[in-house]
Amino acid sequence: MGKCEQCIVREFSAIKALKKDELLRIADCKTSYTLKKGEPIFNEGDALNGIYCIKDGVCKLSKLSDNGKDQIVKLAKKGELLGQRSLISEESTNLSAVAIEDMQVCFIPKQEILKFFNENNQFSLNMMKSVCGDLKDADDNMVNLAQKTVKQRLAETLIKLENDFGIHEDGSLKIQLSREEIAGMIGTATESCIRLLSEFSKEDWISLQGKKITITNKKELQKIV
Amino acid sequence: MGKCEQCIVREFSAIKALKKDELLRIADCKTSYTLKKGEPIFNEGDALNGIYCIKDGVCKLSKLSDNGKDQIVKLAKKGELLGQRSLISEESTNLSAVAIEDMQVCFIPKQEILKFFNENNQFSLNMMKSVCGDLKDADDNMVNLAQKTVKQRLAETLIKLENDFGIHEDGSLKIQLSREEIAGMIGTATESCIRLLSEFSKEDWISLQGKKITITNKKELQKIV
DNA sequence: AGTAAAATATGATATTTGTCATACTATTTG
DNA sequence: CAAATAGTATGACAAATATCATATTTTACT
Repeated sequence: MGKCEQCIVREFSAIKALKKDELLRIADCKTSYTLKKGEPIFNEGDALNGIYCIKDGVCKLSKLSDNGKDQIVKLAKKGELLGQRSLISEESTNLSAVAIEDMQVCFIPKQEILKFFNENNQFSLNMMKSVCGDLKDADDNMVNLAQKTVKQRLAETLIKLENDFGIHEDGSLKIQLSREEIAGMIGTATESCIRLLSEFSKEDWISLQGKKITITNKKELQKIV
Repeated sequence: MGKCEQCIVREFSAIKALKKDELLRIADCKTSYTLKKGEPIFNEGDALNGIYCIKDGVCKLSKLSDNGKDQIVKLAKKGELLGQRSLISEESTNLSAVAIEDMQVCFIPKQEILKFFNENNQFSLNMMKSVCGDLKDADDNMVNLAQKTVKQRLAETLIKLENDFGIHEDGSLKIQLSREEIAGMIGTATESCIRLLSEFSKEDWISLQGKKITITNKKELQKIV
């Protein structure tokens, strides 16, 4: 069983407020999972009984719409926590979490987290900040979905993916998404998304090879946003 | 200077966790304001130095898009708090708050709230729950904006307005919004919004008299959502 | 009350986006 | 390795929505 002291999640999440003895308690009660790309961590409507720490990999948080399409609300990467909102609100989760890369996650039971809320004020504050960050992103996203064209949203999303996940040595985005997933992020039909990617490619703003996407002219992309 | 003990905000917000002596401290440092319809409480980008309690009235929280249109992210009514996210994130506010009815609000300075975070755990928890509630609403809104038609969003919004704000004796919605504001909520052009309201009216699902809207056939409205 | 300004309404039209059909390509599986 | 399946691509068309123009109504203001 891994110790939590050196875990990457400690660097980036609310967990960083926990002291040595508190970390030991987590290490003692946590469960570790390995997930393959495509596997779910939890599904919309599940009653989670704790939170998940992402030790490695990326997952999509999405919500199924009545029209059968999956809207991606957020991508979560290593260092982040999942299920905070449900835990705090004491509700079933409103989102599904599915691995889009192989992942390693740890599950920490609810009771343990609730104890920290009572003992460690900085932990509570950090958790609040994280939820507030999500709220701000969600508000921004709402405005984009409501007021921008699909083309603008696609350009913006590509730039954001580069910023959030970085690029390989050859310049291509480190994160790989299917066309359907990209469409699910920007809120459009898969065909429309493919069409616009082709268009961007023809304009030489991006280059496409399979799922690999490389931004070749960021300035032009930024101009249309 | 009013006492906070009997204030309506105490019933509905995180404030309810505060004890008598804590309430007295708030009563001592708070500032009360009266606002007329149309007046701003704060603007996007302002560095708030505390939170606002809505004692009476309703305001819209909105964000200006690059295309010049104002997207309404949320309506806040009496009993609710404003500015929690900015306070917790220690950031300028990302939203504007403008009264859409005459309002009474109280301002409580930051330092006081931060003290409560340290002293009163239930207060922190309540505040977290409130932000989590906003996050859930924002996620739901995102999916609607991305995946539903304008017609569906309008129908859903009308029903939500009835549920959240109630109706007068004559059946009309208690909350009055301009066509432009309704358009700003559902994320569409004002003309499209007007056109659809006319259409709903011709179908006898709603009746319109000036800004007054009455839902006359909720079932049919619900059917298209 | 009377005028100016703002909000609402509606038509005509252009643009954006979705849907359906089909072909092509890559990936998985037996 | 071949066949099946899933993912990607593109065209043709339909539907939804925005934009621009203009008329009408309501509201605000001295």
